[in-house]
Amino acid sequence: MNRDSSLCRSNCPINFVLETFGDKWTLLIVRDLMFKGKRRFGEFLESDEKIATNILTDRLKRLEEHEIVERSTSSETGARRSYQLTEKGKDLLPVMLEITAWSAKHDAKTNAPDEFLGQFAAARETLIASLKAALD
Amino acid sequence: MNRDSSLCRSNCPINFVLETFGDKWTLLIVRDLMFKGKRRFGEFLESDEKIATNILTDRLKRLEEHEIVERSTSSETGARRSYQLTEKGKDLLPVMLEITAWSAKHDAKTNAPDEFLGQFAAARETLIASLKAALD
DNA sequence: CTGTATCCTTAGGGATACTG
DNA sequence: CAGTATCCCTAAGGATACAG
Repeated sequence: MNRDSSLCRSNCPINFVLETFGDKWTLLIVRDLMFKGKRRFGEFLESDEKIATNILTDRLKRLEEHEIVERSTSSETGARRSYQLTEKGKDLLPVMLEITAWSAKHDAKTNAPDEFLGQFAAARETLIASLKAALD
Repeated sequence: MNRDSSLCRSNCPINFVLETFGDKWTLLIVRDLMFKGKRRFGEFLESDEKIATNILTDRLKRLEEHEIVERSTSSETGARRSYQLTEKGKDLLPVMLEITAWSAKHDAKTNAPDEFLGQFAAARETLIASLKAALD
């Protein structure tokens, strides 16, 4: 295991994501876009966590600035605006899946993984085991 | 791709991790424990991000309550306290690696992945590609 | 419906002094 | 060295009213 500072120096990748996602709301919007097929302002408001309108506006704007989310300009769905993940945003899928897997393993209240996650989990298990062993 | 609410309901796994890691500091402590071999209070203070002592105390306490970090009671290193990851904490490794991989890909300032990450990246590439395709 | 704007409250967090 | 304890300030966030 690499324990010198080559992985995380002043430009630390962990710190980098915290600058964008280090709050209680941003990742929930990514979740809604990625797993719940939500696209419009009102749909995000309906989520269980009950985000406020001003916070939602702010986070959508930040996500757009970071090029993780983009707003559709030409909308065929009745001149309503809609949001979607960019490629950079879709690249968060592995992160989201690993977070989900970790919660599924360690939180009793979290739902058991569905077939999709289960299929993913089986495939990654062997890979992770050897890496984790290096931490000891 | 599963887009109904079976993956994330009121007990959403994404929301679950946000309750613990949804701030600017907590994940940096995990990083220091996991990748930098840091163990003691003073070592965490030395990191580039310059966490304040009261914040560090608070976050270490929270991480201990969540059983992600444990304090060594019997210390052979001169009666000094030290912190280490529990198994639950070590299980965060895949999450940390995916975060690092995402930053490495999308942040110009982030250092290129080292051999360890590179070896990991190669193995996971095929797996991720098919999953990501399902998002389209 | 999709936001903006405003007000107000609370939590997060920096600085610093101090203690075992 | 390893924290505690305060003070104070700012940012985050909830509620609500309102506008295009």
